[in-house]
Amino acid sequence: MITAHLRKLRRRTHISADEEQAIRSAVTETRNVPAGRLLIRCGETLNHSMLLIEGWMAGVKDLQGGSRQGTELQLPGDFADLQGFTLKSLDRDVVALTNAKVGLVPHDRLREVTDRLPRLGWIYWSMTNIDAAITRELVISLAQRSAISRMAHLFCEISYRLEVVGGASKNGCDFPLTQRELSECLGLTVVHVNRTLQELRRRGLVELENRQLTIRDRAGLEALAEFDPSYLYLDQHRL
Amino acid sequence: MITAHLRKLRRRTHISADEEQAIRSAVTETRNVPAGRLLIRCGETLNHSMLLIEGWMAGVKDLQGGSRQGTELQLPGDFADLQGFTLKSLDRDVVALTNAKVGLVPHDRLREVTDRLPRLGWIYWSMTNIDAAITRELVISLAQRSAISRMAHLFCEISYRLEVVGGASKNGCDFPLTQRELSECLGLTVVHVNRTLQELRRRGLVELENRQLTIRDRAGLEALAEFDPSYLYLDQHRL
DNA sequence: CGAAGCATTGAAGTGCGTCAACAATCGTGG
DNA sequence: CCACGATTGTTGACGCACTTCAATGCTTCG
Repeated sequence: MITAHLRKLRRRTHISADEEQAIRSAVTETRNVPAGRLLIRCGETLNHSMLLIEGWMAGVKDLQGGSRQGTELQLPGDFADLQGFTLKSLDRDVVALTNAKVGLVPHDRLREVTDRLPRLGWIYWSMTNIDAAITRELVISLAQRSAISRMAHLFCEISYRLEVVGGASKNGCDFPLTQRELSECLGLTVVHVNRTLQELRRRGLVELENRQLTIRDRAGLEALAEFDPSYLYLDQHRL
Repeated sequence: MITAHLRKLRRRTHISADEEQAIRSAVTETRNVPAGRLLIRCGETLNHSMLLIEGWMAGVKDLQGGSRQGTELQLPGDFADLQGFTLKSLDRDVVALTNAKVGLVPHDRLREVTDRLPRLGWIYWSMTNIDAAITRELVISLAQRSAISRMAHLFCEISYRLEVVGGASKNGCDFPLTQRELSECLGLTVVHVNRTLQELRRRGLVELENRQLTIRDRAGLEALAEFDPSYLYLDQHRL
């Protein structure tokens, strides 16, 4: 049920059987949510966190003027709102991008777990710091990379992150976002996303059809994106 | 010495005398650093964190091609690299923007403190989450706001953050950045920063000279920026 | 006093946005 | 199972916010 989450953690550090059991016990309930559902509203008081088990979700901010910007993408195994564990509310909405299955983790339950096993608190603190590193990399993309390089970077990041949880093969992965959603992640217009996607295909780097991403030339894609995965802290076995 | 830091914490929650003493004791050494100094190199192994006492610093990423992007600004009272406490390295450099005074906090010392007073660990976890919220707001600025609105937003944010630590008056604050550094924070060219600054002045919103920011029309500035300070979690007394 | 960095201005170029139309696909109810 | 509206994807023409390049004056500080 939460195997993706455990894979994500174990990619960074050792998790004992005791710790695994504690994590499992913190999930009190799982829930299926349909694509498009608004799961958490910006500012609302939270007393549980949501662990994404299946599907994709995103943190988004809606602006006056109708535009929407994605600030982070959640893939299976990610917590959507670990920030809410300490701050008790989010500064963004969380929406389901696809049909999804989430595990509910009441804060008081999580608190018991991290009190009893402080190392787990430490690990989750680390995870929120990795989330922050991902957001910083998005800052770089938005400020410094061209549309095509930005999109290439997103594809690289997602394939790395999905690979960790077993959701990507060597040459691609599921990619259920519409071009509109992609544009919201990248800070571009739909029109320009469409053209940029065509250019990536024309260059023989990726193909994207039927909600399936195929990476035809990974080296070329990573070069275009200037992708350096170290910000994902994937090979960190010393937490 | 660390009064700015304590003001920052106390703006969000209660800090007992015992906790204050523990924080003070964690700072083993203070150090003066000159403007421009590279303090932490991306990826290097860290065994202490740096608390900014006086001056401004920034987290920056240098890109191939020579451009540099600021990912966060540290003001007095901020930790520059609390992320390093859990992850043991940063995904960005940290540089001093002005002459600065920093307090060194060895990680094992900080670890002792948070072990003995877990509530402090909780509070610092919250602080890293607030840092992440600030970075997310930067994402919004870069992706969705025009140059002038983006700059207005930065001025609003800084005046709020400085006000918390006693570094801002009602109509302005110190602002020691050059236009080049400002351009690196905003993801703009120096030329455009210059013109945008003139436009802000022409509209009677702010003035910036002699490293001094004067806010002539705060309501107008905040309206232009669509500034909403809730992402700073300033009125959170329930941590 | 000279050099190096910083601020300012103008002219010209471009990457991406905006607007508008249409085609393809999906989902739903009849 | 088909009909039909809604969503998604695609294309073209045009505009503009910001960049780029280049030059010049202004500080600052050894």
